[in-house]
Amino acid sequence: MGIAERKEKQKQDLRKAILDASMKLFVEQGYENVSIRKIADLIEYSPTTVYLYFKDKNEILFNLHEIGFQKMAEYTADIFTIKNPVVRLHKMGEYYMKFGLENPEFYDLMFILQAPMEALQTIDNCQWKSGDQALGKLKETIQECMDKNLIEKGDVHAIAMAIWGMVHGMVALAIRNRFDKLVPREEMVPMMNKGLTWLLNVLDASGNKT
Amino acid sequence: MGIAERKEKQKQDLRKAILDASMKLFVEQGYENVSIRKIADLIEYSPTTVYLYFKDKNEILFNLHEIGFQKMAEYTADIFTIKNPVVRLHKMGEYYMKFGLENPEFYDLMFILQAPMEALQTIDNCQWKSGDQALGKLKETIQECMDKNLIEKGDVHAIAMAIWGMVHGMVALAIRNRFDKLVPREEMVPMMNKGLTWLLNVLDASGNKT
DNA sequence: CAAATATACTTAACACTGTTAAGTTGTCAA
DNA sequence: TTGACAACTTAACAGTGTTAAGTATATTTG
Repeated sequence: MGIAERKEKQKQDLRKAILDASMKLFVEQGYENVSIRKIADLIEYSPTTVYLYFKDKNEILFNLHEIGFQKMAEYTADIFTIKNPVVRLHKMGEYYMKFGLENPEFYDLMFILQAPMEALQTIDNCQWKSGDQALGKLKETIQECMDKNLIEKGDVHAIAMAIWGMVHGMVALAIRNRFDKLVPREEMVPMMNKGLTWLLNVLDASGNKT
Repeated sequence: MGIAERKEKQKQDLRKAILDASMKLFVEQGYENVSIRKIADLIEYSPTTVYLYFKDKNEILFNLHEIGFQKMAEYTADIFTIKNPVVRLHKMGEYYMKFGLENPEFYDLMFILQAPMEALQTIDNCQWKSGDQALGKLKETIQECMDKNLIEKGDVHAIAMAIWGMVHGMVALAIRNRFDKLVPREEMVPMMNKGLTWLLNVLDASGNKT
C-alpha cells in the first residue's frame, strides 16, 4: 500500500516537525518559554493539532529528554577506549559536567525537571531506559576499578549513586545559580574539575595503598 | 506614636499571614500549586493586596526559602558539638540528606528552583547569605579535618563544592525521581548514606595513611 | 456514481496563571 | 468640613495546558 505508506510518512514528518520546533524554542528560549501555542505557531498549525501527535506537553518534553541523552552520548563517545578505568572514570565525570554546563536546557530536562519523569510514569512500561543505561556504564567502570584494586571496594550501586550524585550535584548547583556568588563564571569549570580530581586522587591513593 | 505603631504591627501581621498561607499551600500541595490567587483566598483578601506586601511571587518564594534555611538549621543544630571533624562532616552530610528527603518542598526552594535566586538578583545587595553561611560551616569543618591531617589536603573551596555537590546531587536526584526505578523507596536513605559513608571512609583512610 | 464513514485539522471555550491600571472605600490631619 | 493619603478591590491583559465540538477533505462502501 504505497498510499498508506506515504500517509504514514507524512504523519511521522509532522511529528518530527513538532519535536524540531519544540527543540528550537527550548534551546533558544529556555524551558519555561516552550508552550504548545508557540510550537503550533512555528509549525503553522493550530495548537490542538499538537495533541493529535502527543498526549500532552510532558510527552513532548520526554521525547526531547531522550534526544538529550543522545547528545550526551556524543560527548562521551570517545571515552570508552580509555584502558585505565580510573582515568576513564575521571574523564566520564569531566565530560558529564562539560555537557551539563554547555547544554543547561537539555541537562535540566534530563536530570532536574519533573515533567519527563511524569510522562514516563503514565505512558511507558515504566523503565527509565536512558538513565539506566548511563548509570550502567558508570557502574561497569567502577566495578572494573574495584576488580583491578584501583579503588577501595564497596557496594557498587551505592558508590555509583554517590559519584553520579557528586557530578550531578555540582552541575545542578551551577546551572541553578547556587554557585554564582561563590565562584566567578570563568572559574566555575576549573573549580568543579578540581573537586572531581581531588576525589579521584583520594580514591586512587587509597587503592595504591592496598 | 502608639497609633502609627499599631498600624505598623498590623501591616507586619498581614505580611506574615501571607507568608503563612503561602507556606501552608506550599507544604501541603507542593510548589506548583502555590498561586497568588490561592494565597489571597486563604487570607481572605483580593489577589492584588498581596502585591502591596511583596513585589512579586519570587519575593514570596525567597522569603519561604529563608524559612527553609532556619528549618534546616534546626536539623543540624546539635551537630556542632561533635569534636572529631570527620565524624562531624559525616553527620552534616547525613542530616543534610535527611532534611532534604523529609522536606522536599523546602529543599526544592532552597537548592533547586530558580525563583528565589531571581528574587535575589533584583532586590537585595545581591549576596546569597543563607547559602554562604551554610557553605561556610562546611568549609570550616573541612579545613579542620585538613589541619588535623585527617583527610587529604587540597583546595578547601573546590573540595567543599565537591562534597556539597555529592550530598545535594543525591538528594536532588532522589526528590526529582531519578532514583525511583533504581532503588526502592525504603532503601533510598540507607543507600544514600552508604554512598556518603564510603566516601568518608576513603577520605579517613587516606588521612591515616599520611 | 452517491452516500456513509473515517481522517486531519480548526474554532471556541474552560479554568487556570502572574501582574497591572484604575477605581473605591475609610481614616486621619489641616 | 475638606482634602489627602492609605488600604484594598474590580476589571482587565496576556498568557498557560487542555478538551469538546465542529468542519472540511478524502476514502471506502452500498
